[in-house]
Amino acid sequence: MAANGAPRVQLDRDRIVGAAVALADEEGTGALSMRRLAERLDAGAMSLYNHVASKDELLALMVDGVAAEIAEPPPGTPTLEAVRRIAVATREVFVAHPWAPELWLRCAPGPVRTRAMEEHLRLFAESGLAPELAHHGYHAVNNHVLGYTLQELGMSSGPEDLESKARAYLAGIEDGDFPHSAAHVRDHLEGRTSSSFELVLDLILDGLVRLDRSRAAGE
Amino acid sequence: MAANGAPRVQLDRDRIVGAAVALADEEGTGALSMRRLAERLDAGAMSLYNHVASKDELLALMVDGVAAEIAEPPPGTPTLEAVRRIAVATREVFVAHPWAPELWLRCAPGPVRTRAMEEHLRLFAESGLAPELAHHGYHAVNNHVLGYTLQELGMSSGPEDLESKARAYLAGIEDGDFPHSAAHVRDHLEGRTSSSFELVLDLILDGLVRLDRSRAAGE
DNA sequence: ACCTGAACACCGTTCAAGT
DNA sequence: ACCTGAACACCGTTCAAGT
Repeated sequence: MAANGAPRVQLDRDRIVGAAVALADEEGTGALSMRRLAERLDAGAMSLYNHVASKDELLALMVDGVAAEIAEPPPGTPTLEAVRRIAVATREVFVAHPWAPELWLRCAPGPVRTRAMEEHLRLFAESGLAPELAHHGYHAVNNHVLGYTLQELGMSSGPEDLESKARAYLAGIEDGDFPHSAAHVRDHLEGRTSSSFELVLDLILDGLVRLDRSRAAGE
Repeated sequence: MAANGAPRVQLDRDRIVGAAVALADEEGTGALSMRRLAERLDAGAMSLYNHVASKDELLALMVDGVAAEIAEPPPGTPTLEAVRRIAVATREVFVAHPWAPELWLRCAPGPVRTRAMEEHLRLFAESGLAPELAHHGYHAVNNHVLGYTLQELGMSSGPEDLESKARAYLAGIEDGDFPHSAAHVRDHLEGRTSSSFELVLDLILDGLVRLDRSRAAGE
C-alpha cells in the first residue's frame, strides 16, 4: 500500500502507547502482543524495543496514559466533594478502557498516577477527618472504585457483551434451585438497580464523616 | 528416578487441580503452564487434556476449589453478622491464595461459588433491608472484599515481598515533593493502620442499616 | 479409556547485523 | 541513533498414534 520509498511515520513512545491503548480498547489486552502492535504501526516487531524497555513498561505507560484522562475537579471544590468527583471520573475512564483496572493494580504507578495519589491524599488530609480515618478513607474509596469497576466489567480482557453473559448465566440457573440468584440477575437485566456505584460511594463517604464525628464526641 | 516399571500415580481431575493450586501458591499463576504442571505430576504435557478441557477450565476449577475453603458461619448466625463473617473468611482464603482474587473475577463461577452466591443473596434478602438496599449491599460487600484484597496483594501474580516493595516506593518518593504519599506509606510500614479491612466493612454494613432505617422513617 | 510425542501457531526478548 | 530479521526459549492446543 505505502509507496516503496515513502518515509514511514516515525516511531516514538507516544505513538506506540497510543496505538497500544487503541488496540486494547478494540480487542482487549489478550490481543495485545508486541508483534501485532508493531504490525499496526507498520514497523518490525523489534523496532518497538528502541522506545520501550519491555512489554511490562509499555503496559505501565498505557495505564499512566489513561490516568491522565481522569477529569480533575476545579481547584475550589470542597475536599470530600472533590474526592467524590474524582471517584466518579475514574470510573468513567475505566468504563471507556475496560482493560485498564486490571493493569492499574498490576503495574507500578507512573508519574501521572503518583501525582494523582499525592493529590488525593492531600484532599483527605485537608478534609478535617482524623488522620487515621483519612488513611482508611483513601483506601476505602480506591477499593470501591476498583472493586466495583472490575466486577462490573467482569474483568473483560476482551470486549464481550455483558448483557448476553448475564442472560446465559440466568438461563443456566433458572430451574428453581437458585431463586435469589435468578432474581438478582433479573434485577440487573431489567435495570431495576441504577447507580449502585454512587450509592455505595456515598455510603462510604458519609460513613467516614459520621464515624469521625462520633469518635470526636465520644472521646 | 522412578523405577522403570513402577506404576505412576494415576492422573485425575482432583490431583491435577490440587497440584495446580499448590504450584500457583508457590510461584504464582505466571509460572503455571500446562507443561510445567504436567512435569510436576510426572506426566506428559498432553495427558492433562484427558481430564480438563482447557487451561481456562483448569483455572475455573482452581478458583472453585479455593472457594470451598471459605469457612461458613454456623446456621443460626444473624444474617448481617453472617455476611460479615463470610467477608472476613473470604479475605483470609484470598491471603492464603494470593493468585485467587484475579481469577475469581475472570472465571465463570463453578458449582461451589454458585451455591455460595445464592446463600449470600439469601442472607441479604432475609436481613430485613429493603430489596433495593439488599441488592446494593451484596455488591458493596463483594466489591470491598475483592477490591481490598486485590489492592492489598498488589495483584501479585508472583509472590514478591510487599514490604520491600513499599520501601522501594518510599525511597523513590521521599524528596519532599510527595509529603502525603510518603506519610501514607510510612503509616503502612510502621503498622499504624491496622484492620482497615474490617473498619470499612463495618462502615458499609452499618451504613446500609442506617440508610434503610432513615428511608423507612422518611417515607 | 487413557496416555503421549511431534507439530502448529503463537508469545517476549536477545543478538548481531544493517542503515 | 534507529531499525530489523533470525533465532531462542517458551506458550496452549490439535492430531494421529500408541497402549
